[in-house]
This record gives sequence, C-alpha cells and structure tokens, in this order.
Amino acid sequence: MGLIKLDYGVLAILSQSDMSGYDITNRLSNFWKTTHSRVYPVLSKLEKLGYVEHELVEQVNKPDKKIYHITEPGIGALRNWLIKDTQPSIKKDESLLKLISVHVLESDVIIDLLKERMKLVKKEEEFVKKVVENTKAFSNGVVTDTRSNLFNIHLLTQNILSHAQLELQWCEWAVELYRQKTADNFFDIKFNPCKNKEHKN
Amino acid sequence: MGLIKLDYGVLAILSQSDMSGYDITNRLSNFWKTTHSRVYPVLSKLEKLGYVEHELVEQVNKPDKKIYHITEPGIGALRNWLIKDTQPSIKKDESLLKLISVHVLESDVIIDLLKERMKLVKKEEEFVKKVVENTKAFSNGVVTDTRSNLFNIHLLTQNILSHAQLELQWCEWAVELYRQKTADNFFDIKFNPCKNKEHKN
DNA sequence: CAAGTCATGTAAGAAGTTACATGATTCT
DNA sequence: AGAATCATGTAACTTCTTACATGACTTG
Repeated sequence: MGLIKLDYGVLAILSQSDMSGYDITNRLSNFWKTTHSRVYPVLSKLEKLGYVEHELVEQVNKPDKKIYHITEPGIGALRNWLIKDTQPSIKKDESLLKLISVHVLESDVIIDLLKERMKLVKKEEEFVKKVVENTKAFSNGVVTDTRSNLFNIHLLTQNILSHAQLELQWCEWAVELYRQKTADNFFDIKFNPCKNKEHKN
Repeated sequence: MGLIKLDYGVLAILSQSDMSGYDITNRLSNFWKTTHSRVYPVLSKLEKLGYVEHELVEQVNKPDKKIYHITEPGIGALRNWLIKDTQPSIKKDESLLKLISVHVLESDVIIDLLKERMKLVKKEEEFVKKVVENTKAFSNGVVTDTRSNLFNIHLLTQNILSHAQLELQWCEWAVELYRQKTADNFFDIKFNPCKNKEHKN
C-alpha cells in the first residue's frame, strides 16, 4: 500500500506545525483540492504507518480535538518523496474545456462567457490574497524572510497570484479578439503578456 | 444520470469534426487529462442518450473504426452546458505540493528540485508547441483566422503556452531567492513577471 | 432564528487509473 | 528485434465526491 500525493500533502502540512485534522484540511485545501472527509482517513492511515502521532486535547465550548505531529519516520518518508520523480501537473479547467466548442455560440455570448471567467479568476485572486494575509498573521509577518519555514508558502502564493493575473490578462486579450471578430481578420496574433501591449502580427 | 465534464469534452471535440474514439482521445487529452479506456464508455453512453451516432469504417492494414458525429440533440446539450455555471478550475501540481515542505531539505537540494521542475515545464511547453503545429497542419494554417472554427483552439494553446512561460520565470525567480538564502535576507519580495527585473523590496 | 465555526468521523456511489486482451503494420 | 501506431474494448482497483451524523456555541 503506497502513499498517494494527498498523504504526502498532509505530511507536508504537519512538517510546518502540529495541527488538528480540521486545521490540516483548511490549510492544505489552499493548495490542493481536498475535504475533511478525505483527510481524516488519511491521518488514520499515516498513524498506522507510524508517520504521525496524536494527542487528544479536551476543549470547553468546542469539540475535543486530536493534535497530530509528524514523527522521524514521517520526515524520512517526506524527504524521500521530495527527492523522487515528480508527476506532471494536472489541470482540469472547465472554462478552457468549454472554449473548445464555443464556435457553436454567437460572438457576444462567447464574450459573456469570458467575462464570467474573469469573475471566477478574480475570486480566485481574492482567495489567494486572503491566504497571503492569513499566512502573514500566522507567522507575525515574517513570511518573506528567507529563513522563515513559511518562506516557501510565500513563493507558492506568489506563484498562484501571478497565474491568476496572467489569466485575467489572457481573458482581456481574448475578449478583444472576439470583439473584433465581426469586423476584421488577424493573423498570427500571439498572446504576449510580458511585452505589454506589443502584440506581434 | 447527468453528464460530467468529460462527457461534454467529448461532445466539444466532436463539434469540431467527426472522429473515431481513438482520435477523440488524442485530441481531447491535449486539454483534459483522460485515456481511451475512459473515452470509449463515454461514447457508448452518449450514443444511448442520442447525442452522438457512429458509422463503421472498414480499413485495410488497420483495425476497423467507428467514426462518431454529434447529433442535433448533442449540439443542444453542448450549448446548454456552455451557458450554464462553470465550476472553478482544479489544479493538482505535485511540484507545488512538494514546495510546502521543502524546508526539510538543504537549499542546494531545493534548487535541484526547482531545476527539475523547469525541465518538466519545458517539456510541457514543447508539447503545447507541437499541439499548435498539429492544429495548424490540420487546418492548413488558418488557425489564427478569427473565422476559423479552430480559432478557439489557438486561444487555448496561447493560454497554456503563456502559463508555461510564466512558470519558467517563476522557477528562475525562486532559484535566485534560494541562492541568496544563505547570504542575506529579503523582505516583501514579490514575483512581478510583467515588470521585467523590477522586483520591489 | 438561520447560518457558520469547530471538530470528528462513516458510507455510498461516482469517477479515474492501470492492467489485460487482441493483432497487423510500420518505424528505429 | 523491439517499440510504436492504429483501434477497440473490459475489469479490477483506487481515489474522490457528496451526503449523513452529531452538537454546542457564535455571528448576522
């Protein structure tokens, strides 16, 4: 029974600090789509393997919780995973899937669709910005310090943020092209976001 | 029994041109992770629903094939899907998941990891460039014509390409930061790929 | 007074992966 | 000679989603 990416994701979060399954789910789901109903069984599995352990913490006015911590064998498993081959990333983006067949719609409906996508991406952008703030609050604002063990989280959020911003620029570019669609024709129009407003023809 | 994204993906490909299940898999998997063992049952399902039909084409020196085409009800289902609410995109990127816990490694090993990622992204970039070429070949080079029904595929590939290029820039930025890690400290260093080499401190 | 937060889990069903199965031809 | 291409499918297994289940407290 080998470990899957989700298992390593849980170990990765626990390598940052000790946490309850509830908190692990909240943190991890900022970077990896998952739910508590998946994380709890994963924790049981990892505990059986000796990679994590927990202490029961009794609380007043709140349900009791289990605070998990990673063990030495857990850190070992994490290290082995980190240095071994990485699988290519998987992106399942319904907006882009839809794009394949938008030719069955009128141009103005396509533009509406792209604007809907922009709203979605803006929400994602806002979400990441909140993650940035939460991470800063959690570590008293020293995230961007290269010595902080949350420095990598800073790199991660910057990555996600910049992709969101690129996506918005792409949407604007696409909207503009569909606007001009009825009027004229363009050849070899490349999306070149980093050479601002200088599109090669 | 409602349709899932993969079902619509198959319909979307068939809205471009009639194709065998084998070809559908090859095309669709450029934009949506799937395999032929998933696509064949999907086609059976879609045929039962009346959204696609097929003709058997006998071949010499090759196995016989079923050429599928989308029906009017199929186009209708596609249209309804296009205009209805879109789910947020899901990205499962093992490299970024690894990043959460890289603090358990030494800086030089982290840099190796980021360089490995760059290789992976470069491969993805090459792959998209091939898709661009194949699409051009398929349509006699008129992809970038706004009137072409492959124009959207052009937009799609430009999207993927630009994300790959952004990813490479991010990797370079991250490598540079880890290189300076042992030497010094930096505060509020933001990844700003579109204002080239002007990182705020 | 309804919804959300904190906190743990189970279970059924849907979706995805990987291997199996076949077989002639073509490329390296 | 072995791998890849074309072409279809099935089956076993793994993973993921969604709903169920509980319950006190807090916020709007």
